[in-house]
Amino acid sequence: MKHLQTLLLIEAVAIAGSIRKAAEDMNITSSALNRRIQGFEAEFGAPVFERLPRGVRLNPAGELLIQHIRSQKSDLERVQAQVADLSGVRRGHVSIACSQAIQPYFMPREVSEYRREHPGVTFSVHVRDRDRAEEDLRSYESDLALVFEPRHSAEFDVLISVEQPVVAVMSNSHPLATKTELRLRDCLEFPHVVPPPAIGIRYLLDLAVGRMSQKLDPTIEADSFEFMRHYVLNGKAIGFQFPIGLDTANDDRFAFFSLPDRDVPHGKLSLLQMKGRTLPVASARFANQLALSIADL
Amino acid sequence: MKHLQTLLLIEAVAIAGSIRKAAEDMNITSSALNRRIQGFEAEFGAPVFERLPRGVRLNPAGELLIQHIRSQKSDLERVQAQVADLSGVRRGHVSIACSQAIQPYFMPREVSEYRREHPGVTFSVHVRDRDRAEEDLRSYESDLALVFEPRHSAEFDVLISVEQPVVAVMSNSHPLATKTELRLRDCLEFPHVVPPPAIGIRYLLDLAVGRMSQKLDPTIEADSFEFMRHYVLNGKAIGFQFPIGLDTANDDRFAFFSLPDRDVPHGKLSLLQMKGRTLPVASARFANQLALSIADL
DNA sequence: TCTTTGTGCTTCGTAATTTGCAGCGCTCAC
DNA sequence: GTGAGCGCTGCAAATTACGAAGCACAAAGA
Repeated sequence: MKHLQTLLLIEAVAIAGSIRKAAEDMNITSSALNRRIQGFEAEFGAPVFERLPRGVRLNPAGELLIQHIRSQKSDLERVQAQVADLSGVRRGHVSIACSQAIQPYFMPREVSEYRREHPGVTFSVHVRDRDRAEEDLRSYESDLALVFEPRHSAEFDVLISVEQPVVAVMSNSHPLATKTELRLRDCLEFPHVVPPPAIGIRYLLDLAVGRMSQKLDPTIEADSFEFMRHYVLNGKAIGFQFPIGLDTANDDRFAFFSLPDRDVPHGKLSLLQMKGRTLPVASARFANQLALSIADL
Repeated sequence: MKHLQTLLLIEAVAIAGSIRKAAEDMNITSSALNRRIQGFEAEFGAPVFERLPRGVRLNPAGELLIQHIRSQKSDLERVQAQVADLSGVRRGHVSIACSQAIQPYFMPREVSEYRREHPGVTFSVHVRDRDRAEEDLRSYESDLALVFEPRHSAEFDVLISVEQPVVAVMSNSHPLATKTELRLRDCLEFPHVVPPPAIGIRYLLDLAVGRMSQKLDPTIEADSFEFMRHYVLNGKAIGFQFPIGLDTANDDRFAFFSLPDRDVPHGKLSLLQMKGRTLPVASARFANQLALSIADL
């Protein structure tokens, strides 16, 4: 789209941090780019970049502008997709950021169910911790985010939100595996493997131990639930995960215990989008499907 | 803003209904305009206008596009205003559409209260019936709409909404003026002056008489409440208005009777904005002030 | 029925704009 | 103190957009 050219160039400069670098990226000369930016700043009425000795950086006005640029870019894409849609073709692309727990079972199932109805639609699925997921929404890199315990939910539209308990995961040969009910303090007696603080489940665990005499003493801090699951099979360690990331019904190598809400607060699984944004058709439809599935959890 | 030029031209064509007329409006030749449109359609990937024997008209794709154009335009203005704001100047413009009842007392008071704090802010206040007010929001002609009984409130963000009873207005020398309570059927015994169907209060009256044996038999249909107020002073006629449009406490030439909800359903006074739109700073602040005042009604 | 008017679209020479090249002055790292 | 990297600017070349005129067509009017 030609009329967006200048705006795209500005975004490129913002990313590259230097006019010359951005010029190279965009295959024009730095002089041309430089003058376009100066021209734009003139008619915009205010400088957009701070000039530093080693390059440029967005000033506060530029931060506002870049947000506008990204929203316009994505809205134009939405319009084009919608136009393509009404001329008959069911194409489109869905871009979603989600927690690790969503990856093994839930998301693959949802994507294939959706693609059964709409084979022309393509997907980008990004694993992101909750902060990165929100960042993705802000920069329009993802249309949707499905995460536990979103930090700034007021900044986004929450399409749906459900609670899930934290589940303790251990080998079925574990000494505790025969119990009928499990408390958090029982788990802390054994070596435990927990994710780093950026991950929602760790946040909940930290909240929980904060009001206990015992302390979290992680044998292993691992940011892969996959790793955790396999690790607990080989010893007495205990891991933690949400039900949506487990196959509690069918995987009998493990013992699973939902921890009561009074021990560890339940996690809020929320489907978010950028506040007030009109999503592309494909993403909006997929969001609807997700909302229905999540409500059934 | 140069990069919007093509989009503005498209909007002008959509309004003028003909390329040549729009060209004249925008002070360029029709050939230039024609080529720009063709160029845009080519890179957009689909035609935007239907070619008719006597001109052009937006096709469905064009309708989507024009919406995008208007939102883009207004969002850019918002960004520019916000930038001006953070460089120290408190300028801005608020554009609001509202029902007639809002004009005499409420809106003037609110505007002057706001301008006491922000003298740099200018206002456009448009009197609109509820349909035209919604149309104004859609076309980004107004930032806000304050109307009774909005028709399609699902299409908009409702910032606040309160109920107001319908008030019967008559001269203080009217035979009914001495009563302590008034029912709708009492009013219908006398000549009544009501607004045309496009106005919210008429809609409520029509609803009310629909479930009665008596019928609405308007002596006078007038779209000016101002007219109505003065008319009822000179005879036995009865008019209807919302409290917000009256000075019930101080104007003793009249007798006022709130009609009970079971007779005439209360009207919902709602403050609306375009769904998901980020308002310019000035409008957003004014909306906040309005919401507070309305909540106190 | 024939003319008139108004439409979108095209061609072509020209005017306006944008680009690339080269070079300036500057700051920071080594 | 020197070189690399930065933003910025003059100037000529290249690209792009423009205006004037004219074509084909369709609807309205005489």
